[in-house]
Parts: sequence; structure tokens; C-alpha cells
Amino acid sequence: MDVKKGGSVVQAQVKLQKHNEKEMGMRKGPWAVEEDTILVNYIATHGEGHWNSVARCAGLRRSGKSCRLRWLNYLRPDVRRGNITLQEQILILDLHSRWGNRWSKIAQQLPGRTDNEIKNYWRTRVIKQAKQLKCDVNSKQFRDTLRYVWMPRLLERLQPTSQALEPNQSGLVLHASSSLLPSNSDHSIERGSDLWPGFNNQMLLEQGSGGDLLESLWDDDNMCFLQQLSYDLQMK
DNA sequence: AACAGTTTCAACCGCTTTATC
DNA sequence: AGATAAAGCGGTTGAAACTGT
Repeated sequence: MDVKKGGSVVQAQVKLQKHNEKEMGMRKGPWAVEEDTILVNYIATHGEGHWNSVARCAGLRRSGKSCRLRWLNYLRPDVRRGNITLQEQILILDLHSRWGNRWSKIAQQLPGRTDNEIKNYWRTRVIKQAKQLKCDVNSKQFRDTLRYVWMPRLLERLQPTSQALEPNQSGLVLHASSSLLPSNSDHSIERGSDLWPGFNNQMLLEQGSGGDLLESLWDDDNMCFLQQLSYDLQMK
């Protein structure tokens, strides 16, 4: 792809596209209810994909990109909205510690959640809390604290309720043991494993399962614990 | 009640990757 | 093989909602 040369082909294409969008009076900003209805109805009849033609054929004055984003992040029937459960929070932390800011990849492990939502969660909650602890969220210290000390503690607290759930052989399983011990392996997420069957996709889908034990990773109790941990580490 | 500061999250942007011709 | 279009990704922004004074 020729993107490095000054005044590249791609840049010219983008300029042209922007010009065309302007010419056509493309709408931007929040979607109106009528626009949502048009998009939903169009996709119900014609299906997803070919977003530029969706925008054009449905009579929406929106870019294909905008239609795609609106559908994937908001209008899609299987999209889950609202509070991120404790299990999801733990899974996000675990996956992020291994994959970094690969939001889309992480989102694939959380049914119904979008990359955008996970990214927002990370930026607004995790980074904020790390700041409170005077930690850099990408520092080894923060990651190790989460992974080797805090998460085992949380999992321990969750386990009694988790184990009450039926194992889901087809679902995702977080290998508690492997993910919490130093490892270079990227295989902690597998399908159909039963190392720790209580913690799987099924559990994530069941609203509130285990969540009544803890509402959030960032409650007072946990924050005190983390602050103490952070202090202890600094004293070393 | 009014205002200021903070938080949240939907939407946009720029870039890269993938698909198609 | 190269050009172009479309899709996808991660970072960023800004308006609305919320909270504190």
C-alpha cells in the first residue's frame, strides 16, 4: 500500500472522497431515530455488508463507514448494552494483559460487546483507577500486580458462585491457572476446555451470575487492597 | 436553581489491511 | 501486479449527562 510517499495515492483518494461527501451534503453527528429505522429496515431486507451501497440505496445521507459503525455498535440486535459485569471486567483485564490494545480481538471474546465499548471501559475506568494508584496502566508493575496478585484474589472470591454454574463445553474458557502464572503462551483462551469450567461464555451471558458478590472491580474494598499493594511494592 | 467541573460514550478521523477488478 | 474500493482498527473528540458546590 502506497501511503508513505508525500501526496500519496491513498491521500488523494481520501481527499476526493471527503470532497464528494461534502458535495452530497453528508450528515454527521448523532443519528436520528428515523435514520436508525431506515438502516434497520434496510438491513433486515437486504442484509449486512457493502456499506457504501447500503448508505446510498437506503437513501441515508451518511457515509458507508458511519452506517457500519452505527449498526455494529448500536443497532445490531445481539449487541449487549449497559453495565459490564464483573466477569467481563476480569476477562478484559486478563485479555488486555496479554494482547494489549487489541480491542476488536478482545471484544470477540465477550459476546455482544463491541470493541468501542471495551475501549471506552478501559479508558474511562481502568486508566482512571491506575492513575489513582499512581501507576502507569501499561507499566509492568501494574500489569503484574493485576495478573499475579489481584486477579487470583478476585477469582478466589468469585469461584464459589462460578462453580455452581453448568459447564459449557462449547464456550470460551479462561484458564485461571495459566493466565495467572508467568507464561508466554497465547493459548490461555480455548474452546471446550474444562480446566475451570465455571468461567466461560455462558457465565458472561447470564446477567448477574457471580456479579451479586461484587458489583465492580473498582469498589472501595478492592481499591484499598490495590493501594496497599501499590504501597508495598514501592517500599520494596 | 444555577453554574462549573467531571465523566461517559457515540461518533468521527486517519491509517492499515483486505478484497476486487 | 497494480490500482482502487471497501472494510476494519485503534485513537481521539465533543456533546450530553451527571455530580458537586
